Amino acid sequence: MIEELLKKSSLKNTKQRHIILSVIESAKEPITAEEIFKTLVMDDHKINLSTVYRTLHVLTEKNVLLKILKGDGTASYELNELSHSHYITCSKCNNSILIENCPLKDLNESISRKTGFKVTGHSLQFTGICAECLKKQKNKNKEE
Amino acid sequence: MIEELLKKSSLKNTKQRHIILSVIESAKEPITAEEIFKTLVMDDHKINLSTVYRTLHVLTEKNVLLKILKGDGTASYELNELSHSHYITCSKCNNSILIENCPLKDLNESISRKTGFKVTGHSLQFTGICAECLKKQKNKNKEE
DNA sequence: TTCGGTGCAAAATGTTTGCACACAC
DNA sequence: GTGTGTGCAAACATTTTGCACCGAA
Repeated sequence: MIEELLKKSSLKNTKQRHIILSVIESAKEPITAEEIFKTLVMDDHKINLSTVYRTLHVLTEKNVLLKILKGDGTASYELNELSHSHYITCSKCNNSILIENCPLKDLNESISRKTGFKVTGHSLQFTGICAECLKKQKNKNKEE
Repeated sequence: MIEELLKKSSLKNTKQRHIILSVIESAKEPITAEEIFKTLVMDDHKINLSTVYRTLHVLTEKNVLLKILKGDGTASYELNELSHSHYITCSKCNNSILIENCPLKDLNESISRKTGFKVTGHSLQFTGICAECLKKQKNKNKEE
């Protein structure tokens, strides 16, 4: 399975790439380079952080992975599958929760037509204020 | 106008904030901290880069600005107005072009209902392969 | 055997922070 | 006058790069 992904992308099937991909695959959410690296260390795999970054970079370029940008500008990665979800992040406390179902399915063709790009994925985050911070804000207003 | 924005957000109306906001306002596209800073230098305004970052940060927190993340993880900012657009970035060459009209209007209420968040904005980028890189890719395949 | 991949260390990039001073309210 | 905002320099986090060696094809 992972071998096929690599072959399809004309990348060499190295032990490091295999392990990194399997970590991403078994993560339930988009995962950062640092998180992948920590997982590797925990599992006693001695793979350099640069290798993690380089692997993420080529695999994103080959569209095997999708790069997901969090609100703070750091990148997470997930397998580029058809069905996926998005997150909403609180601009006060940075807490973020999952939004199920992607609202953008069936949009690729029209974007393709407009831009000339072959659309291979997208990254979407919502920003808002979470229920808890809204409550705090209201209480604060009352005090004044 | 700018004074009102600041007052509304209970921020002090300083010369620096005024100038920074006017730069963002007159930019036709989302603009990065560095680009704002360069514009300031060109116009002989001696405002520190830290001040630019701090201003962008508070104004985003107050939802006066929207933070837009480019494919490389750097942030651009634009006024949080009702109508806005998004970008598609090429995963090969990082070239990015504008997609007019936001496909997510009218989605806020349903997300609010599901998550309890007050939705204040979103960040969306598409990824793909641009026309030029697609062409290169095809030529390369022919050679082989 | 060859060329792409990796480890290591060092640099580059983008952004944040502590502190003293300045200025809006 | 008070407290928020700013400039400066230094720190920080994340990501990238040059180089020598390694290993998959």
